[in-house]
Amino acid sequence: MCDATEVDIAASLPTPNNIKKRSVFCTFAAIQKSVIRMELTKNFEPQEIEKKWYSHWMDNGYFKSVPDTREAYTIVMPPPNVTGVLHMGHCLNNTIQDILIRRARMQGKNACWVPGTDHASIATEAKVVAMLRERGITKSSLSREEFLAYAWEWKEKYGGIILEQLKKMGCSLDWDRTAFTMDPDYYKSVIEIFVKLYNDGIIYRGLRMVNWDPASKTALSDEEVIFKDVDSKLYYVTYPFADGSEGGITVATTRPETILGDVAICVNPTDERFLSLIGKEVIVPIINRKIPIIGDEYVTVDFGTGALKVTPAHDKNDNELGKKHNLKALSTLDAEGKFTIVDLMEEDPSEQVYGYVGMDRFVLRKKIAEDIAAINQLQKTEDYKGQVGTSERTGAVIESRLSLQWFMDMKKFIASNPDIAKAVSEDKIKFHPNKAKNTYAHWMDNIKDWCISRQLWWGQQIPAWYDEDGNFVVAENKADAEKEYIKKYGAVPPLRGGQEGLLQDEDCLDTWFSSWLWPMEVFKGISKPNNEEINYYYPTTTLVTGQDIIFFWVARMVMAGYAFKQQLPFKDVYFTGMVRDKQGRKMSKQLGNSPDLLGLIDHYGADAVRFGIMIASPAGNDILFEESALEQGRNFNNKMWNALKLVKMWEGRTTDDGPQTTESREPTTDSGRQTTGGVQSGLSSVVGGQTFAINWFENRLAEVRNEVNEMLNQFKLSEALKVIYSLIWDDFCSWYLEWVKPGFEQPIEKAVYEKTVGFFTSLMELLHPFMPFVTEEIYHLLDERNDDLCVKINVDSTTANEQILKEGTLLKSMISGLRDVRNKNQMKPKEKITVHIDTAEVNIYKSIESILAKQINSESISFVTDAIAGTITTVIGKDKFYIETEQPLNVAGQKEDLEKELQHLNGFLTTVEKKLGNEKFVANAKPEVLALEQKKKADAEEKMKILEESLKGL
RNA sequence: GGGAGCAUAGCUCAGCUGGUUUAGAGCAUCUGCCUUACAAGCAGAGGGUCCGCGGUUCGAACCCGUGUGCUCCCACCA
Repeated sequence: MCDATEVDIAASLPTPNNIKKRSVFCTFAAIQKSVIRMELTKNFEPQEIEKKWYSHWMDNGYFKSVPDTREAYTIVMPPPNVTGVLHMGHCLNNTIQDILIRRARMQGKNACWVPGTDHASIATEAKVVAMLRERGITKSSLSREEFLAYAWEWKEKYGGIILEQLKKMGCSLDWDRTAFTMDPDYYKSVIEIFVKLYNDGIIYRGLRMVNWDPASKTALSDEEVIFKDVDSKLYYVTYPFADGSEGGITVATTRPETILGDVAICVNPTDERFLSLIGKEVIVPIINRKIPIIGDEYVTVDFGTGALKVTPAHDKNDNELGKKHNLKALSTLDAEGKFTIVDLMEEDPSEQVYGYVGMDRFVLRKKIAEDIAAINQLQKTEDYKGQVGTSERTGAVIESRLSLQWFMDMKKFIASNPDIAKAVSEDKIKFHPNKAKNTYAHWMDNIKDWCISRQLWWGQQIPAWYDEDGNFVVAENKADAEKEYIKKYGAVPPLRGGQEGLLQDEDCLDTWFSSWLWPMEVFKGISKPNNEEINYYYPTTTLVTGQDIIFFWVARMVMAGYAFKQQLPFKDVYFTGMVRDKQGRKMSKQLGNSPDLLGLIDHYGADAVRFGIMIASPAGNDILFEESALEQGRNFNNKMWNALKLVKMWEGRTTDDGPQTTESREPTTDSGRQTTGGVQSGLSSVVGGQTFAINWFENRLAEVRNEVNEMLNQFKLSEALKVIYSLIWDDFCSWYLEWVKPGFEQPIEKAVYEKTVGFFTSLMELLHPFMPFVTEEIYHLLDERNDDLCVKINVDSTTANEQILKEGTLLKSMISGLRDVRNKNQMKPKEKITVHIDTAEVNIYKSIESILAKQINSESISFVTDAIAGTITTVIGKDKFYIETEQPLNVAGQKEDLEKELQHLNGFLTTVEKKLGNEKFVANAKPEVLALEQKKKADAEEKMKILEESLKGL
């Protein structure tokens, strides 16, 4: 590559390798420099450049972190599902993390960002099952080992996809640390924690009503159930009295399919309508079971008919009622939500009941309603809007089902470590935005037991071992279990017909029971406690995640952190909002409104996508995704690219000459007409103008640098990006570059050129965490470098000089004001004008007049003390401007403008005077406020005087 | 049903402890420009009952009350 004889242009474009070698091969570098200058493309072309820099960063190990003496800045990536594909949510989330981690790296901290994936038991198992089904294999035909072999095969094949996609976005993750929640050590840690909590009496096994997902045939935690509004029907079903007396009792139910499991009718004992019926018996339709009418205050008098059917096997509240009143629970639905007759066998069910066996619950609902109608026991149906729980993963309607599961006693667990409850409320862990604290506190206060067992194979298998009779012990492995068994039951476990005595629980643990250890175990904090890494990186610095997993994950990591490491897991939590489409709808597969992220990166470039997603996404707010934001990002790339082209054009044209004459820089100016009398001669020093421009921009840069730092410290990322965007586009490109730009094909002073390159470099530094690729590229094209922007340490910021900033603002407002006058008077851009200024502060103008002249295309500026007849008159600030033009004068229009301004000031003055005339204000307001109001008054009066004078002169 | 939050330009949002020139930005819109880095651009402009009402205050977009409209969280009135 470094063979200088082969300067084939395409091949000579800088690559990481040749850039590094430039300083060694000077001649080659010189040749290449000229090639670069010639070859900058019209627009920024991200694709190749992104690939080039990502591999360069990787080759140099910039993302790699090992403990050292520096301060650590640690982020653990919320592990996406191992089978997941990158979507807009990941894009937002990981862009934010990358911004934080890149900034930390450039602040000289030891930045460590850990990637990884989550085994996601339900989601992954569902995918593997679907894949097997396509191959004609059913899960039930496989042994656990066979199934897991298929699952691992799937994981190895598709597991890394999402991580590869993150590289395209420029994410600076330490890939050597890539973790997985089922890595051997991780797996072991999860088991160890389970055993510990069991021994502490926090984990227990029990028969409880659980949320059952009939699609994946597993129990779920409360957090995994999502309630959705549905249109359903209320069926009014009459249960005749068992004693044969006339009539019966009518209940309203949304679930007639559970009628065959009814064991009682319940009414409110305060309800006079039913008071006399309590204790009587009624007959369950179709199955003809006699059930009692009971009384309980749980029943709402004015809902439905005021009578409730009690089905303890299929409803949480009914189950409570059942326990209270000693009722049997008769299950009529199996694990798949199909009708089962097992519990009804004693009742010698009819053929009709047998006919329901195997029928799906929703089919059965209609069928039973029809059958009840056929015997005239269905009074009516009415439409009803209700809510129904669905599985977060499969979307299936959840059944409440009585089931033997493993639970964690959360109240007891939290009580065991008082720090857990205080961490967030006392701001030891800060939430951004702060309002998430409320949600968190509310959940913690109302916490319920956590169902941690899942009827799945893909996950950490529950370390409980059972003998033939269902006696069990909990231990980390089988050998320990056998010992434990002997200890507990005083004998070796009896063999099962020649087979081994103890069998392990078939179920596995909730995925979140492993993810809650993530910030610790990615550094082996559980499996190898107190190792160098965990001691250095933990607690991690910032967690970036979605609000939707605040309970699933954030809260549980806090608990785990304090419980197992006696330390908080992270110091700040940045909650991202949800990415929605332009109409504010959630992105979903069904709606098809989820853009193809990789396609967008291909089309706009990763930097543009990062810009687009960050430009309007305050912490915690949902963001409305619009492709136009990406366009804005792409345009921003091009803007910087074009500024680079301009600066590169100057590179070969620098001069060490002293102050240049006006003529040499403004060749078209007629030097003889430079001044037209007045107080000061104009256009004396272009150098003065450039000095001003440099001085101003230096201070402006310092100002913004401080602002950005402040914003980033407060996690106001999108605001920081906006400020940088405006600094580059407006202040640097639109103002500064125009101010120092030499005339066409004119040389530029070396000092000015070098300053400009320095500014551009600083700007790239400031922007780099947000848009890493384009900034790295420009950084290297601007100058020969021995380092890379990616790992460049920021310079300390300085304080900006207020005075020079004010002068810059004044200059800008004069330029804009005079350009407006030009526009309003229909002057052609090429038409040169002569300007006379009546000002009290000629000195200030000295340093800026050459810039002013160039920017408003004035061939001459002079200073006067009297009005000049036959000119366009305008007032900007406190100065009067008289503009000579060949255009016909629009006196009426000028008058109107001045009068409008005067009127505005008049209104303003009135409010100020009103304030100052108010005795109470003068007495109560702070002195500085009072002084300010007085200054406002004086300023307004002065300005009005100037306007009035100008009006008279017209 | 309980709780939290939000309402500022056509859109997306800033606006910190009430006073900083009778409200700011970006996008979009309009007008004029193929000016020599950039038409994916340049220059300029217009655009607001700070959701309604009431109160506190010398002074309110900001504090309090109330109404309206959205959003989110929690809770299985079957």
